[in-house]
Amino acid sequence: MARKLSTLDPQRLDNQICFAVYSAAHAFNRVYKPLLDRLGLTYPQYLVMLVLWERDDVPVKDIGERLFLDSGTLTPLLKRLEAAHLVKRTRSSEDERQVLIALTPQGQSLKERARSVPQSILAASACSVSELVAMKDEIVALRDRLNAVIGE
Amino acid sequence: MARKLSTLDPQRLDNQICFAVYSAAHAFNRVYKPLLDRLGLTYPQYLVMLVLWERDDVPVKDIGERLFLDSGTLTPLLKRLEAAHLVKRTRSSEDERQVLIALTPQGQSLKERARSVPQSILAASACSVSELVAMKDEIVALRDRLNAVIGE
DNA sequence: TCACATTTAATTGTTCGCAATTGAATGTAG
DNA sequence: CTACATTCAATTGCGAACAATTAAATGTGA
Repeated sequence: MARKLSTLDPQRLDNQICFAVYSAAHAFNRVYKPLLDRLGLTYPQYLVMLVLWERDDVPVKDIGERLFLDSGTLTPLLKRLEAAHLVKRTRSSEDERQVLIALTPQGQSLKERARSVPQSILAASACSVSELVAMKDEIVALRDRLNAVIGE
Repeated sequence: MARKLSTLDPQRLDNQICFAVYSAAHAFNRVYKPLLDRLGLTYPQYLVMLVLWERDDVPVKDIGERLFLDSGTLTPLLKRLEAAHLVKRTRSSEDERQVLIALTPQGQSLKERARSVPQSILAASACSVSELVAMKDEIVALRDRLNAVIGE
């Protein structure tokens, strides 16, 4: 019996989409790093700021649902953003279990300084916007199918 | 002047391919977790094993180039695989700077037990093989363009 | 009202991931 | 052969990421 051709071997690293996604995520991170360094943000912190620039004064849980992250990741991250004077953390008075995250004026104004980031990423992608949008939609659809499986 | 529609706003989270990739990587990780738990591996450890199952007795640097990881990540990870009796680390006698990573018999035989993993991932992806291969190729091409930019 | 479950953040401990540095081995130019 | 640079792995320090647990607040059923 002939051995499986390596280009079809499902156990081969280069045939696995998960490694493609994993390594692409790291490549994005490395492209973002010098851009975000100037803003004093890490990439996950930048994601949190993107969420807050869309809507402010939201509980930690909402940010977590948006980014698929839990309090174990977000609590220390938000404390660092607070230490950097970009957000304020306050217990909700209606529901004392919740901690509401609000932008400070510095946090608000950082949005302007971050405006050029997406274009830089687009340039580094060396790819048309329409192609990127199509890929993004496919990847999001795949992610959502995977997340559906996790919830059984 | 009209404000940009949010579906076109490049600063909007859901319009960013990097977040799609980032969140898909985490979704994959969560799907892999129960499968790899049974093998006693984390996902990055599984990637290292995939590399070693293809070719054995290679220096740390080769594994790093394959997975885009450096010694700061790999050294402790490989020590954990050694502690789990899956690999052996030995200084090369030809070049004493290199540490060669070889599979133990347990490390070799784990490949059989891991054979079903890719099918489980395929099932969770809820997607045809040809679609996945096409997506993988696109993502790899994007990753390689990003990595090309990093190297200036 | 009282007991119990649920929700929400925080905490603890382990593992990645990377920048920066170190130290030893090797390569190279003069 | 002697300086000097380069390569390679290890180390240190910091910031994610997540499982598991904790504690407080809230919701619910009897």
